Formats: sequence, structure tokens, C-alpha cells
Amino acid sequence: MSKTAQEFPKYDVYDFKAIEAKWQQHWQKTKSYKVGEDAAQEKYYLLEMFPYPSGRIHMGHVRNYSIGDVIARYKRMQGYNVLHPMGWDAFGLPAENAALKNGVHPAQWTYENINYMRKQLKAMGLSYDWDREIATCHPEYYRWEQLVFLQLLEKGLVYRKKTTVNWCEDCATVLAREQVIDGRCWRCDQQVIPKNMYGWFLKITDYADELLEDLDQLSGWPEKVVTMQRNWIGKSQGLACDFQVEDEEEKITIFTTRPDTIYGVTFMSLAVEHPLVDKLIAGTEQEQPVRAFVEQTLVEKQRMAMDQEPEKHGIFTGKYCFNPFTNERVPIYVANFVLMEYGTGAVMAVPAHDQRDFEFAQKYGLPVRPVVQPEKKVDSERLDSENMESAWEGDGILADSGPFNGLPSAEAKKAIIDHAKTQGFGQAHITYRLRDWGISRQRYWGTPIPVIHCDTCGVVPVPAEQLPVLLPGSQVPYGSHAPLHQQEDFYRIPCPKCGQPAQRETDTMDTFMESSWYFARYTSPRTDAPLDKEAAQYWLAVDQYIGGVEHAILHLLYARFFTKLLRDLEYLSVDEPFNNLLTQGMVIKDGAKMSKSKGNVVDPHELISQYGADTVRLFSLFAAPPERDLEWNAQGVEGSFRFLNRVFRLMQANKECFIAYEREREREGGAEEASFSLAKLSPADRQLHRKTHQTIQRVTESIETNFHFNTAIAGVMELVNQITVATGDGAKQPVEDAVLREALQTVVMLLFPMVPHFCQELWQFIGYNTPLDHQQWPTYSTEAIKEDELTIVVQVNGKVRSRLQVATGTDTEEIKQQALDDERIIKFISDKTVKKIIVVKGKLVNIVV
RNA sequence: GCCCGGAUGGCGGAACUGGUAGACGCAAGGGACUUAAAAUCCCUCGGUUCUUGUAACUGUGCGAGUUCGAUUCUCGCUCCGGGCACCA
Repeated sequence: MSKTAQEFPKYDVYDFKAIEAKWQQHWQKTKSYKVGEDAAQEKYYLLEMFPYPSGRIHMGHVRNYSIGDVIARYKRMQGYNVLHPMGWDAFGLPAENAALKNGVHPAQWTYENINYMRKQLKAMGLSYDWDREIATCHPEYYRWEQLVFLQLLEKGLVYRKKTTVNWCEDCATVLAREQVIDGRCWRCDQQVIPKNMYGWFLKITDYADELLEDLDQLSGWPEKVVTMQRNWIGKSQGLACDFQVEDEEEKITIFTTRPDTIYGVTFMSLAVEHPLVDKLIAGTEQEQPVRAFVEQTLVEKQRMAMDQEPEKHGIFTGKYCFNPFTNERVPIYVANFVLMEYGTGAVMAVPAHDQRDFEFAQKYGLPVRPVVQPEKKVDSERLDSENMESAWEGDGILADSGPFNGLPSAEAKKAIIDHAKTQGFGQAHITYRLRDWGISRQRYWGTPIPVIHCDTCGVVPVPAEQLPVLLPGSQVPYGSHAPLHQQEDFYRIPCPKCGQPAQRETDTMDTFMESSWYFARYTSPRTDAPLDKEAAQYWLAVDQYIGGVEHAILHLLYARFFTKLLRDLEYLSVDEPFNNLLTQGMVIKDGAKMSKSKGNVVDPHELISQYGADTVRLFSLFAAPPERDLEWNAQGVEGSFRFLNRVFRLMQANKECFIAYEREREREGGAEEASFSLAKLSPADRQLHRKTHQTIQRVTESIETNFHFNTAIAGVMELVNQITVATGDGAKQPVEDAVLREALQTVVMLLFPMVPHFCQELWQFIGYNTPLDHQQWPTYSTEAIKEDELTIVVQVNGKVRSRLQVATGTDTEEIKQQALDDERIIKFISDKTVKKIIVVKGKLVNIVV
């Protein structure tokens, strides 16, 4: 088994092309990263956000997947059973656009891209279990999504309703909010119009509270993302309260988070879409002007869609209602700033304590009545309608509020809600900003929604045994007008219940649906059900999830929601999908995000052919910590390449120490790693041995605490520099083989997760045939890292004046004395009185004079 | 407007729990090797001043404060980035 000197491979240059091809083939052939459930081994599920197959990989992918691969390989070396899968978020609009433009079918376009990008990812040497690859556009994926959809439909968590959507007439499709730019379609620049139409919704609001509460469990998530989600869900607690309309049967229900200001109500504002508006004005002289106002506002609202806040406008309806607390008569207005989608679409207006109401009151000459006085104000500073220049929105003490006078805001809120409840005109109420999730899209390249519309039976689910509902047609779907609705053989179908002619649903699902559960599907990607419960039980939750912060809200919220849905459908048993989340920064160049329009795009493919995957990986890890933006720098890449070459030469120059070791091993009949006693080492050997172990400590801690690979790499560079000096021409003493061997092997092992081909090759070069993936990650000896000597800084009045070299363990008094005896210190303190001396053990002495 | 981040040499970035600011790399300058270049190796490298050294002063966006001591903690600003944006 052992080698002789002649058998050691000889290299001159670092031939990355040959090395990378060799190991990639090896990993593929031996399925090195294929995993299965193994109860005996601790699992680690590492996941990077899967890519959209747009055509080629970009630098963002390179960075994301390099970071992930380091963690995967590191965890394997730590002995974990690592699940590290990859797949494709393969449905989406770009495929359809490409189809329209080039006459290629979206499926063909998508699968070609996948094939190309898979090659590119493999060329990066990423350690995926490729047997688990999934593409969401594959019927074997989306059929299970359709099944889950039907199960949710049955549970009442999916429903259909008519709502106002952003509609582009030219594209004949609904646009998502983020696809409307300045009120125009992002694709054709056509003015977007509001349109009422039916769509399918998921009841995410049923889970709003749990989605909010469970955020507290996500200690492994960046605080920033948790905050964004909390704000997005936007829970508000307050009072829902009825205001009786004068001379009508109707009541107006309002929602307020400030019940303590209810005695300050001076008018009522309704949203233009409020259902009561029509009734209130019907047949009155205000009917015409109010109608005109409503219509104009609706048009403006659409146009302003993404713009700045428009000026506040409103109009009096001519009607009044009664404040149930005061029985006061309050005029009812319709106002452009009241949202129908939030709360009840009706707002009690308290100009003294709400800035919007204040501005509105100023404009229309409505009274301002302060009822909450800020605390600790002298009488002359009390708020009154005369002296107020803006609303006071803070808490305070109630005044002019009947029986509630003198109560602080917090108590008053409770008391007022209680009062409303006992009197029967209101109760505590909770409102969320979060809305139900509209999943209908009038597009072709998505998962067909598996229902049938029958004139007699209504909405009929497609029977489970008829799933999947396949996307029809091998030809390119022409036009973009509800493509599935143009394929008669697709949508004309008999009703499964009554057999009468019926129509299939022709909407497809939002592509966020597929990415909401793919992480679970990876645990059993080929199983004949949505999930295999045992596999899910073993692997979930994801231990570490990595991706761009741009998905902080939608994708991550939907994935959390789906986890809870799948849990309640009893497919899995975790509450949260991702225990730890790492949001990596963008890759930028010349201070700006890489984009075609800016012409600052760097193609990873070219870089890999020029320098090799290992260099590209190394640079993207070294240039910045993962969570920060990474400024791309071509010269920096060159530097990383130089470093690898330096290590390569260093190994070759010192291969003697391995050959000698082989001979020794042969002679001693295969003895294990030679151990050496610290005491016998020369100072130079001791120093290198210490540095080796300090580096192990530093690299391990950099990875463990926050994945700061940049400092880990810097640490290895320092070790390499030290080995170079110790073995170079200028070295005073020769280095012991065993010490040198340990140092060099450590470099190879520590760098392996980052530059795997390179290290595996060197590992073989120095005589091992084992895969580094399963080599035990090196551990450091606390004995070895100890310093014999410490540098103690001596300060006078906090300024560094001198440094002392002392042996480790020198006691405080001794150090103090040495400091006071130091010539350079004497210079500073001789003519002054020493007031105080502070000694920090092992660090410094500060003399205060 | 509100809520989060961030600001350190020419550049990317280090700095444990308040204790040597600038690790590591890039760029730049100088030198060695070479007929020459590339590659490689060595030296210098925050600023200012001088008496050129184990020198002094100054320096982590700006201004205060706490402390023997602040890049680090507190308060007040400025600028940059991100998220939300009439949410009652």
C-alpha cells in the first residue's frame, strides 16, 4: 500500500483544468454526495435557494453556492450526514416571453437552460446529491402540488373571490404589484387598469397569528428579516365600534388602534369603495358631486399606484352618524386616503391626534378637539384647538372624555373597549396588514389549478386519481391572452360529477407556490406522494438556508406558511422550515449591482475557464464576509490564483517530508501519525507547530460563529506565509519533518471545503487515497497553542509608550515593576507622580500620572 | 415620514467581552533574478513633522459624554444602502 519516492507524482505547474476535470468526474462516477436517511448518524440539511433557469449562472449564484458548498463540506468533515440538494425553480414568465420572441416552446427553452446550467454548476465542483434534483415544471413535481391544493380546498383554506386586480389590456393578464411601474405595465408600458375578476386565494390570514408568534423561535435568522416579516404581517390591536347613521338603519363599523381618542372624533371618513357610500347619497342633492368625486379618485388611485402620497381630498356626503360614546352628531365624509383593503374601510377621524385627519380638518374647516394631553406639560402648554399646528400622536392623559378623564392612554384604551363591549356597540378587535394570498395567474407556464367549472355543480375539484392536470400542447402557446383559455381540447371537458359539458379552470398558480415547499420535497424527491413522512421527519427542518435578502418577505413567508399547512395536513411535523438563515449580500462591480444595462456584468463561465473553479470560489469567499455586498475585483481574483499557485509550489518543494514519512511508515510496519513531544522541539519547530494549531482554532471558530470565510482564509494565508519563511533559504534552522508535515497537511485540510479539487489533488499528491470529505476535520491542542512569551503594552495615560516581552505566567507585580523600570517609560513619568497603575493580565499596563 | 443596517488607509476588508487600530489580500513604489519581459522572491507602504527612531503629534463619518483607556458603550447630527409607505 505504501509508496516509494519514485511513485510520487511529479508536477511543475498547477494545471487546474486537468485537476478539476479529474475530481469532478470522480465525484460523479462514485456518487460521492449521495445520501440517505441513517438513524445512526446525525443529519445536517444544508440548502441554498434554488435558481430560476434563466440561461446561465451569474455571479450571485457563484457566491451563493460557494458559501453553501463550504458549509456542506465542512459539516461532512465534522461527521454529519449532510443533505445538500439542488434543483430548478422552473416555472415563470421569462420562459413564456422567450417562447413568444423566438418561437420556442417554454418547456424546451426551460429544459435546455437547465441542462446548460447544470453543467455550469458541476464545473464549480459543488457537492450536491444530484440524484435528488427536481424541476418544478416537471409533472412529477407539480402533480403533488395540485394534490395539496385540492386538500387545502377541501379544508376550506383555498377559496375563490372577485377582487380588483391590476390589469394590462395589451398583455391581457393580471400583474403583480411589483410588476406595475408608475402605473404602467413593466413589459409593454401600457397604462394598467383596475379590473374586477375572480381569482383563487390561499387563506394565509388564518395563520397570521402563528406566523407572527413563531417569529420568536427564529433565533437563527437575521434580526432584520424577522423585523421585515413582523412589519409585513402588521398586527394591530384596537377597537371595532359601530356608529349609527342618522335616519338610516345602517351602522358604520370603524376600526381604531386609538380608542382613547374616541371623544375627539369630529367627523367620519369612508373609503371611496365603501359599500355604504351609494346608499347614503342615493336620491340626495349630494349624489352627483359625491359620485363624481368617487370616480375621479378611483382613476387617480390607479394612476398614482406607485407614486408619492397624493394630496388629501374628500367630500361631505350630506349625512351624519352618532358617536356612541357621546351621542354627538358627526358628519360623514368620503376621503381619498382611506383604504378599503385595511380595517373596515371606515375611519373615525380625530384631527387632534392623527396627522392625516388634522390636515383634512384644516382643509375643510372641521373642528379639532384634543382629548389626550401629553404628560408633564404645564397648563400654558396644554393642547387646545387654537394653538395646535399638527396632531399630537403620542400617548398622554385623557381630558374632555367624560368618565375616562384623567386616565393614561394605555388604561383608557382598555376601559373604553370594555365600555363599548358592555354597551354592545363594539369590542376588541385585531387587524392584520397581511392579506390573503392571490395565486391565480392568467399565464401558460405554471401549475394548472386542478378544478372544473360546471354550470350545474359549480366548482368541482379534479378527482385525485386524474392528477396531474398536465399543461397541454407541444406547440408554442401563441399570444399571451389567457393562453390555456385558447386551448379548447384542454378546457372543454365533461363535469366529473354530472357528466355535463363543463370547463377546466384555465388560471395557473403563482410560481411562489412551487418554491414554498421544494425544500420538503427534496427529502423524498421521487416518492409517490407529496412527501414521504419518514424522510421528512428525518431531514427537516433545514439546518441552514442560504439566499439573497430580496426574498426576505415573500418567499420566506410563503415557505413558512406552507410548512404549517403541510404540518396540518400531517405530511410533516415541524412548525418552521428553516432553523438558520444566512442572507448573503449582492455581488457588485464599480459600486453598482451587476446588470446588462450598466454593462458591468462579469461572466463566471469565462473566469472559470481562465482561472479554474477553485480560484473563483476562493475569491468570492475571501473578498467579503457573506452577509455583506461583495465588490468584484479582477485583480483580486488574480491574487487568489497566485495564492493557490504558491501553496502548490510549497507542497512540491517540501514533498521530501512526506516521502520520508512513507519510508518510515514502511519500516515501522504502518505506524500511525508520528507524535512528537513539545518539549523536544526546537524554538522554530515549536513556533510552526503552535501556528498550525492556532490556525486550526482560528479557522474553525471563523466558520462556527458566523461563516466568516474571509478571516478563515486570511488565517490559512498567514500559516502558509510562515511555512514559507520557515522552509525558505533564509531559515536559520531546518524544520523537523513531522512538524512540517503536520503544517502542510493542515493547510490542505482547512482549505478543502473552499477549494475542493485543489486540496483533494494535493492530498493524493502527499500520499493519501482517501476522500477528504470524510477526513476528520482537524482539531487543535490547547497545549500546542500556548505562547511562551507575551507582548505587554505599556501605556502612560492611555498612550502606548513601550512594549515588554515577558514569559507567560509572569505575575502582575513583576510586570508592573518591569514597566516602571523601562527606560522609555521613565522618560515619561520621572518628573510626575504616579496616581494609579492598571494591569490587564496578559495584555497591558496603563500608568496614570 | 417610519423601521432596520452601514461608514475604518489608494481599494476589499481585520480587530475576542472596552485594552497594541489597519491582520490578510489588492494596488502602488523600490530592489533581486533575467540579454529583456513575464513569472517568482525580498523590502517599503494611514497622515504630518523632525533631530530618521524601540521618535513626537495626529488618525476608525461629524460633535459631545462615560472611562485610566472608546473603532467598540451612551446621547445628538451628517451621509450612504435596504425595507415599508396614507395600515386608522
